[in-house]
Amino acid sequence: MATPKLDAFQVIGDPSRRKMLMLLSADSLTINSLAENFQMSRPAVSKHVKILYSAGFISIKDVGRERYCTLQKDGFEELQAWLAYFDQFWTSRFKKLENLLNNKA
Amino acid sequence: MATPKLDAFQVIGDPSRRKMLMLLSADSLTINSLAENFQMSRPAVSKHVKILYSAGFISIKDVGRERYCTLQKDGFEELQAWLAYFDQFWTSRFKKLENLLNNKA
DNA sequence: GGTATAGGTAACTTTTGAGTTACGCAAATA
DNA sequence: TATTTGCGTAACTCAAAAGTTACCTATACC
Repeated sequence: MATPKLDAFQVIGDPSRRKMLMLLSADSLTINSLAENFQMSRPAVSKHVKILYSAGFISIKDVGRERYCTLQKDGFEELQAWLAYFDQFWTSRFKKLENLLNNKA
Repeated sequence: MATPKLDAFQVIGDPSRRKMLMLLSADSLTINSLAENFQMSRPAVSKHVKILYSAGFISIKDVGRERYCTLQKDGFEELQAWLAYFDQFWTSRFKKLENLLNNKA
């Protein structure tokens, strides 16, 4: 993997990375303890971690020779903002319908 | 394009598809009127539409020889549910911190 | 100091999604 | 009825992401 720079949407597009975030939602984990949950090689996990990190989904804290990954808000917020925009769409659509019904009555 | 079966996350991973959803948030559009907003060929747009449809992001209504695409909730809800899960993570984390501070005081 | 452990990087292969062109079909139009 | 318009599908190319193995560095341990 060339560890490309991906946006938040592309980052969570990968099922493995989503699984990693799920695992990290339970506890902070080192690279190896993360890798135990996957069939792929450790270098592959390492690169996914790098991608998650550079997109702001996790932070990494070096403790001796280990690296602890912890969930971080930033990456999620970008997604939330995007969804919020469409939320607006549905609510305004609902209001339009509501107005329509009220005017009819 | 072989129009692969993609999950909701992979679907919005593509910038073009996100742009399509944005355009459709303003108005329902036919395939061609959608395609006008992109540089790619119409068949390419057609396939993106198919992907958006099969993942529940849009509905399609045939009107004569035209096909009108309209935003649909289903696809978005899957994403929202996912984000809601992590939202829980942050709030519970905040509560833990809150409890910690209260116990100290 | 030697060895095991945790992890990163480089180079390469494989997979697959995104795009294209060519073609076909049905509905509208002349 | 012939033609144009709107769109789908098939077959293909291309680019890039995902995975691999091999190798290197640094910390911990004996």
